[in-house]
Amino acid sequence: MFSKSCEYGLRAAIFIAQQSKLKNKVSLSTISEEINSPQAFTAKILQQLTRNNIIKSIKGPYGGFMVEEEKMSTQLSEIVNVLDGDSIFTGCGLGLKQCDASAPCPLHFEFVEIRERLKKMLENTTLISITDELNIESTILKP
Amino acid sequence: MFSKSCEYGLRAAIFIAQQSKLKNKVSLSTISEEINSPQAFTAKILQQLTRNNIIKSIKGPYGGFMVEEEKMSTQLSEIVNVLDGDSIFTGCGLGLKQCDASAPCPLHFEFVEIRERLKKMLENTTLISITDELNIESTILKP
DNA sequence: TTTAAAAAGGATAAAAAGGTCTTTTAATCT
DNA sequence: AGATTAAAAGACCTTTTTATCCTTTTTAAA
Repeated sequence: MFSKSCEYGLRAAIFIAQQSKLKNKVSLSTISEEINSPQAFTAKILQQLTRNNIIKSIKGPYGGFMVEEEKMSTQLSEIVNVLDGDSIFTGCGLGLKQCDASAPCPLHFEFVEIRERLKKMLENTTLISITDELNIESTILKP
Repeated sequence: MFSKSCEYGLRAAIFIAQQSKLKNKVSLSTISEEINSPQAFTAKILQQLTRNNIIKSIKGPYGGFMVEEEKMSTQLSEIVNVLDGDSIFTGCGLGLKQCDASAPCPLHFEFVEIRERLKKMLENTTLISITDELNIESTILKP
């Protein structure tokens, strides 16, 4: 479904958001431990999220990563878009370049519904909505 | 969503089924032209489908590929399973190895619904059901 | 102002996915 | 039987994804 980068990126963003809510900055090493991801690779992904202004990074002692207040409303679909592009939301299930209602592949109409549902779900889920739930339910971020 | 192999494999299987309904066998070169896929790579995929007894191959002059009558009821989910495995139907959206109702990732419950819907759709769609529609509607198999 | 902590950036490596080419096997037709 | 046609099989190549390592830059604290 998603690339490894995207899976790690989503888990990292959720973890950082969770900690930011508690006013904590978190270091790369903490993040990769908590979400169980390869550290150096995770660093690259966090750089992408930082460049795209989804998370904030602070260098130096007592530095780390955080999600700023106003970025807590970031939709998960934005993170997916940054890391995997939008093909999951718009691409044809059978890989056709031109597939739409006027020239549909055999799966087109049913696929659109599933794609749309996934999209809606990831748009309706934000860092703040997830971290709110994380405290209530017993959800997890590592295997 | 699916790998290239799976996209080509689904398109190929649908095209072969379509032709089998008209009592035609089709050669590799015809298939790769009609579904617009790389020929040698498509050959590998067709081998997998043949080994898994989804399509039948016949060597020699007037040979080619076909879908036997009783295999026309093959579900698309079986083809996906052969070519991509079942992770799309069962895997966690965030890539966690152990993610279920008792220890869910933050997206688990909404993800399950989408996964299930995709699965049901691909189970309910068979080679025969698709080829029936292909004649009626103006669906396409190449870009 | 030196030290140390932490992210950024660049080069490189390993693994997987995507794709090609050549030889072998099987079927058909003179 | 021999020639020809077509898929099977296996070796090989290329690109992308996943991942690591090392150096540089930034910055807080002693």
